[in-house]
Amino acid sequence: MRQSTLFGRTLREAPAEAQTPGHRLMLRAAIARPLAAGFYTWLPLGFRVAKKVERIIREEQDRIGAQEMEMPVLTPAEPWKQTGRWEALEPITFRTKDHNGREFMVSYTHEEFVHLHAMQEIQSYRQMPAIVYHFQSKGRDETRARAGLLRVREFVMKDAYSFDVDQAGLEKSYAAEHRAYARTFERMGLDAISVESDTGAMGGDVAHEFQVLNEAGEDRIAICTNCDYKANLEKATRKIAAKASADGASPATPISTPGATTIDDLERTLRLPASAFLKTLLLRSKDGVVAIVLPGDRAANEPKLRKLLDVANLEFANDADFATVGGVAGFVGPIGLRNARVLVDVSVETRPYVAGANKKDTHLRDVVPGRDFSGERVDVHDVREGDACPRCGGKLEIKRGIEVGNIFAYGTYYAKKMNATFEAEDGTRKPFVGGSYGIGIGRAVQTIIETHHDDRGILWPPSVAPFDVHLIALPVTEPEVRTTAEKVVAELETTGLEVLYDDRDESAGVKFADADLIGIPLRMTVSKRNLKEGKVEIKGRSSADLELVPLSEGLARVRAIVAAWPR
RNA sequence: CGGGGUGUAGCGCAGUUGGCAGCGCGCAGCGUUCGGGACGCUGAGGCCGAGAGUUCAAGUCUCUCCACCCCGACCA
Repeated sequence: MRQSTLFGRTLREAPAEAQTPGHRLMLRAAIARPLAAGFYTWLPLGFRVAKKVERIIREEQDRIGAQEMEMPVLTPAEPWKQTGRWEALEPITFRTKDHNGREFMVSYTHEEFVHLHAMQEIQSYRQMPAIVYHFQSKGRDETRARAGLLRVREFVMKDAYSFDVDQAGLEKSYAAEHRAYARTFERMGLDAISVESDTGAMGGDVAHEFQVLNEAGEDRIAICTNCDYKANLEKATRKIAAKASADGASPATPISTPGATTIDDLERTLRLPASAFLKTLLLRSKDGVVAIVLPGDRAANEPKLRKLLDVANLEFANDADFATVGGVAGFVGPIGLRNARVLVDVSVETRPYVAGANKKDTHLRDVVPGRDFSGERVDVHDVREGDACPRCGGKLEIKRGIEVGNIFAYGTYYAKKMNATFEAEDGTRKPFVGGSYGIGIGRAVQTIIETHHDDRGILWPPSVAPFDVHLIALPVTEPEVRTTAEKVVAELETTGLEVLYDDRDESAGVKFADADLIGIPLRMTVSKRNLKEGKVEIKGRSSADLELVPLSEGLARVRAIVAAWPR
């Protein structure tokens, strides 16, 4: 490929909107360009990387016996309505109608449709286990696209779906995908860790996310510094040490706290730490008001709450709700609430606290949970840095991560709703037991950049680099240089190597700077200077060392280097 | 969806009390250079995000809308 004809130019400066290092380099190196918020075009360089990422994924899926197919982007409404997702996904999907008014959705994922196909193609238990997958565009009308390719509104995902006869089968398929994912990410140079994740509102038992720890990530991961416990903060828990009981505590007593409506106010007024207080949140659920009791120094975890309350969105109680339960805004406490389901976080210890009195400008001191009020014990708090690991008691640390893949065992959730069954060994009809397994291609590509760059540009892992060799002719106007360079390019290409040939009439500085920016792993320079000695220069992108080799040995040397690369 | 910010040439930006729309990079032509983003000369490139208003006069003031970015919310 001649660089003079390459569609896509490098940028000396990144557009102002690009914030993360990967986003900036992705734009500067002409990997992709935005078309609208959250919609990107792959330029030729980026497209080559995306195809290599896909190739690795394909090889690893094929290795575990998954079969590639392809389902459409636009999907009919009916199956979505059958599973209830037509409505549930309404806010975050793109929809359209055909000329007859039939409704379609730009697919969000393909569980519904792969089940339709499974019903048609799999009649008997003898045909399972089966895993199918495809690479297909997904549409998600995210309210906030961000950080270039990391969160977009249309993207290609590899989604695989397993079908098994029972839970044991599903576990095997799940484990096979888990192993395939580990190999897949390793091959593309991503140091992905598998973390436990929330299964979401769709039920299911087990889910893992593959996270690459990086500051550009939007997920927060709790990681044990002692054992191998790793969990998304949406799900992470902690070990809570048993505390001494509150024997001998005084009875609860009202104290005057005029205007102190927040934990901050109380800390100042009463000169006590946040942990000395109880905070009580009033939320709405389908069945009425729910009171959440937490220690004053602990934040509620919204995903945990949503799952617990089985609601899509958390809603705070309104004025009417306050009246119904007898709460007073700013002075809510667990004692004396009426008509409210009371949930007490497991972080709340059995010891005296200061809590709201449900009376204006008043709190109660020496409120002892269990003695003065009771409620269902739940885990709805945010785990934080330094908390104890739920498995081993070691220290947890919190890191940001980019979710590059997700595997999810949903069991019979879809099959039951869609009545997707097969004939089992005992002659009865049974629902398919399934899982789904996704990897976002664009996100993976940018994550590779986020984690493989220096201050000059990208350092592609060879397995996904857009080209193997960047050949630079200096100066290209010199006939001997040009002739030699083109001969070398032809020879390299004949041996199957992919070469980007910089045949532009540019200064050495421009060419080297572009080569560093684009980040092809091997750079070969054919120059007037070195040609006088009959030599060519070879340099690895990630190394500072130059190698001068005789022209006649250049080809063999490059082939040897490339042969040693992990693929 | 809440809060904040930005829209002026392909990219980065300046534009004062309202008075000729600019700079750097990039781009084109010619010449000089030629191993780390070279230099000179000449030149092209603008509905100043859109609409309405105020004014003799609007990039600049007012209103409405749109787009994009950041934080949060949301997110198989």
